[in-house]
Amino acid sequence: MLNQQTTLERPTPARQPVRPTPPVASKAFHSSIELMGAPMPFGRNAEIYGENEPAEYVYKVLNGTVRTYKVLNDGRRQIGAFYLAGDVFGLEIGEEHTFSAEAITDCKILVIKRSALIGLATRDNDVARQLWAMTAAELQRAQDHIMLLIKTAQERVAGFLLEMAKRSAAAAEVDLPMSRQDIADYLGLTIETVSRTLTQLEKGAAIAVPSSRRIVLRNRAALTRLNA
Amino acid sequence: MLNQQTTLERPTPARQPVRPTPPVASKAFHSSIELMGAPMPFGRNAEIYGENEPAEYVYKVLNGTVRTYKVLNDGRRQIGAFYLAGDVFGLEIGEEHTFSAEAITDCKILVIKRSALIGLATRDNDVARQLWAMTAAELQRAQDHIMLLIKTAQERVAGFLLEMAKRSAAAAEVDLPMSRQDIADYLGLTIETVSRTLTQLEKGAAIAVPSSRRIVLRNRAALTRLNA
DNA sequence: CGACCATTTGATATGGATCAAGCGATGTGG
DNA sequence: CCACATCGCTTGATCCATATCAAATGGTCG
Repeated sequence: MLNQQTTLERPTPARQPVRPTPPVASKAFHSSIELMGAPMPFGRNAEIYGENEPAEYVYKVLNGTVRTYKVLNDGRRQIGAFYLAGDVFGLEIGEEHTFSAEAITDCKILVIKRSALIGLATRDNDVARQLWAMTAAELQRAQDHIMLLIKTAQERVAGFLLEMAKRSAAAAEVDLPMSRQDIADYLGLTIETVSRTLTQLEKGAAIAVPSSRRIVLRNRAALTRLNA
Repeated sequence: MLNQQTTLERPTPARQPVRPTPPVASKAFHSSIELMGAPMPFGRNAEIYGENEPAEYVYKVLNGTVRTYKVLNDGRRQIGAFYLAGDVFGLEIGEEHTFSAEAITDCKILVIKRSALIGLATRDNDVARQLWAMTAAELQRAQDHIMLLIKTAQERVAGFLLEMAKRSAAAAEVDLPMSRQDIADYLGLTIETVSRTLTQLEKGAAIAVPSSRRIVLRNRAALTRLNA
């Protein structure tokens, strides 16, 4: 698990756009956890931790993108979330990770000992509240995800693009670090449906797709309307 | 699509007998919150709170069943969770409720001032941790819900029955307090599909349906197998 | 008994999955 | 530096699970 680069390491030009830190938690908190962790590199597709493994660490993305996921016994994979630079993931209250985590691109990730964080929380109410707030933010995301999964393919894809746009620096343009398969497994669709839906949105002039990993939001109102 | 809820009265959790919180940190969290709340009755289909309303209270089901839900702008309803006796719901870290809540059956519900709980948490690490743990449990539930929503109709219904069985007293028999519409809106299916799937499971001898609200689990292994 | 729901069952439609092929970029080995 | 294998993505044809539309059944309460 934490054995660093277990990757089969395809040499990938790791060009990561720098993203702003989302307001998940206070500055004071983030600067305090910076001190408690060690930055660590992960190669593309490297496993960061596995489902059911002891949750000894909490992670913060410094750059790159991470996916968390579960695989059903017949092989279907569900991606729980994508984590971009600034996002914290892998925080558990129980003793085990409930998802697996992998680097989507080459990443630099801050690795923090959970016990240190928890210890700090017992002494500092602010930290305790921040931990709670992070779990609550995760909950909010999961609930939004549920709402996404009951929608039509168009609505799911539109919702996904709007979500990614909100998290990116450049608001009108989204640089997707993940493959169509990742998107499909996040949205509960197939790659074919994701691809067709993007084509459809492009034909309807809601978006432009200059390259497969780059999406320009041309008509946000149309996307928002689809977002139901 | 939506069953026309005759939302009856809107019982306002008006004024509570707020006793000054004891300076002594209580070990048993639940017994401490019992003291902070007032039991309150809600009629069938009564609204307990609405989405986006100020989250002034936290709720604990004493008896009866509650559903939380959101409605999309085109009328589709998604049920977030069912809460049975003993369950706590409506706890938010933000200032507003993210779902609406309604009584499914006549209920007795303990209503606790959130500010009192939060205040207690700043003075008592145990309480703070309990609040965090509750949010984490909610998160776990939401993540399980996501995994349910990517499955086939059979798998969803089987999963739902197993979940309800686990939460009920009598393990092999489930007494469903909610309608087919509620189940459908929880599982992201239609009532027709829920009904047909139950019939199918009955024909396959996995369950028996002596009455529409009562389900006997005849072959838990078969259901678990479906649960993927 | 009759009205009203909730639920089941039946017939048909359809959105997205599946199966299959083509295409463009990227890296590789000759 | 080019020919080619590979990979990620798109597009096309068909299928199928579930939705939709419609009607029958059954249970509850006046």
